[in-house]
Amino acid sequence: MTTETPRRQPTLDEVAERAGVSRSAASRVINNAPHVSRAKREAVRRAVDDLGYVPNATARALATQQAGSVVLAISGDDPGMFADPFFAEVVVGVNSVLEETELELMLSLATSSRGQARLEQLLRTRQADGVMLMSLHGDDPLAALAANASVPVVFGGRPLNFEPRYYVDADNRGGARLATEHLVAAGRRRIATITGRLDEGAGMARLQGFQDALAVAGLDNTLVENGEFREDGGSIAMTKLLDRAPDLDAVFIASDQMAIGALRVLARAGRDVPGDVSIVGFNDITSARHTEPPLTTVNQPIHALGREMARMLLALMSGDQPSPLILPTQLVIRSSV
Amino acid sequence: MTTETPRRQPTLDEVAERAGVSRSAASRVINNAPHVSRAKREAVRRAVDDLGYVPNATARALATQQAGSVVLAISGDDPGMFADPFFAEVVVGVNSVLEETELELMLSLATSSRGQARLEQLLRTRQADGVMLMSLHGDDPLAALAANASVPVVFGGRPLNFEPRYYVDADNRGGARLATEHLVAAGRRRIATITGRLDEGAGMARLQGFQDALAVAGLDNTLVENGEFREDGGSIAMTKLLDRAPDLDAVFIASDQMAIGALRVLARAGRDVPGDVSIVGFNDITSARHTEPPLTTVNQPIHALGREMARMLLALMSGDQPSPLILPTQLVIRSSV
DNA sequence: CTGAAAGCGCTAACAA
DNA sequence: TTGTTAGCGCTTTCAG
Repeated sequence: MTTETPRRQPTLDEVAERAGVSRSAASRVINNAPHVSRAKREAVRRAVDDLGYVPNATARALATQQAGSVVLAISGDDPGMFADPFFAEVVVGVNSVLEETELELMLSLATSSRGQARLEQLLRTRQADGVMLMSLHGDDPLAALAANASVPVVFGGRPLNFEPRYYVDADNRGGARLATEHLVAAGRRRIATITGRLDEGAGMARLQGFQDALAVAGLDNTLVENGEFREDGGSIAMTKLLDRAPDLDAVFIASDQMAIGALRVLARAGRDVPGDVSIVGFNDITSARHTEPPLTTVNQPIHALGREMARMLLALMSGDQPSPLILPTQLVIRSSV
Repeated sequence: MTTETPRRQPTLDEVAERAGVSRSAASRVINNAPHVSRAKREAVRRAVDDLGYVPNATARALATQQAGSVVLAISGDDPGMFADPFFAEVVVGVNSVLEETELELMLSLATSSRGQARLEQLLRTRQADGVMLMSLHGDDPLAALAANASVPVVFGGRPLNFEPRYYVDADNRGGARLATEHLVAAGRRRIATITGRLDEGAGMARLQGFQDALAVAGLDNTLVENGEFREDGGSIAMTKLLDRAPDLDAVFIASDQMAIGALRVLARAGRDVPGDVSIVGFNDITSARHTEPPLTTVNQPIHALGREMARMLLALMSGDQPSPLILPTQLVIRSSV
């Protein structure tokens, strides 16, 4: 502890003066650079302690041309979408690796035109040294932005229209396939699916995985309804499916949210789950354990997704050229099918 | 659109030169300052467009001594605690007001000693102009940090040991009282409670609200067990309560998470909810709608909490002295008691 | 209204 | 191993 009420943060010059050395010497000591005698080094250290010196991050940033921070940007069209617990867990993953560095984390919710403009500004004014960009939609203007950004960009998930150079994604297609195969293996033959938004990479990939599995099994794959990834969308889609194919005996649903909506419709329709109709969801959200019956679903490693995005960005920032990463998903069986 | 591949961001000097004016004039135009002739003003504007000039945020920050960002810090002892959807919604609220400003949002998860040190560093190096600090525990070292920080600090929730000067809180005590009164009004007489962590302001306030209501009703208030705000804690506490008071007919549970755990125990014990035992939770998390039966609970305005924290911080930063705020909570009745 | 000049606090190239 | 000297890019007095 030093002075209780430091009027002003001491500057490097003051440290240098107090230690009786030049400013550059002080600077070297503080940055653990070589070419400083033991004696001076200690004098500076002492002065730093005495004065309670802390280097001014902004000044350093200006001199080194490095902001000292990275940004996690969530793109989308709904300002409330970040409330999805999914992102919170990504943040924890990201933080777990940033914590070991000196980099600060900025959060940019580019979920409105104003938000997107701000992100663009953030990047152009060089307030961040790198970007992690999540949840791109089909025609997302941010894709372009990312392409000619002057800092490294890693994508979380793959957008539909192009394959980013650097990304981390969950194996959505594989997971959907797994889920559907599980249904097939259980003897189900009339299998439908409720898809998520098909203008998102994840939504499309899950549909493809579903189709992959049915193709192999030689089953009909035309029982498809879109639920937009929303709970009420799931209800509506389930209603339509029941209408179109009263004899369906299983549904692969591209998100647990939608599955919850669908379960409600099934219950109301008097169908027993999983007796009459088997259901498999996707995401393994917390609620999935508390539905009736507990939901069989596909778990994706969200924490790892965040962690690997951050790792990849660090690699990029230090000049490496990491390979894209696809993280495995796995089936969590809750209600026996 | 301008040059496709700008080698380097243009500087203010380049703009000035191109416009044929002094750098100070250019600076004034860019900051909408007065004392610039119409002609020059337009010349500068044109130059800015032509060159695609964007001011360098770091340089500006150094000159103005303002970082241009604020930080939302979550303190605690569990690195995963941010995964609680609660925080995600706070973030959305905070963002909704920051979006209208030029301020960037930094996120600091001070949930480990390393994280706390980093937050401290962040503040000392002046990388942020203000702090929103959430979820302080009883002996949280960050309280002190906040006290003598050189930037404005607003608290989200009130810590136990001291009353911050500026805070936004939900009416936890009032909500708990409401919940308990609801139980009393339903004719319940043997009412227990499962508390959250009592070293947190919210945990303690909810216990007090419970006691308030029972005191008024003149009922016994000794049926208290601690569940630490965790699902398994709720199960354990419920088991103990059933043991201590097999005749209990209602439980006020300080979080929905714990309520979910408790419900499971009750079901296993063959107690009908709400027939034999009435339950009221707290927080109104998404899962609360999907329990069996749907959970009656206390909703707190999380989005508003974030929004008001941000507003208060802005007020503080502009020199005002806002009053603390307590946001109302309300009962959400799902399963008839 | 206008521009010159002096910083903001730190880093880094270059001589010594 | 040292210290001197320029910057980094922008803002802001202060004379004119």
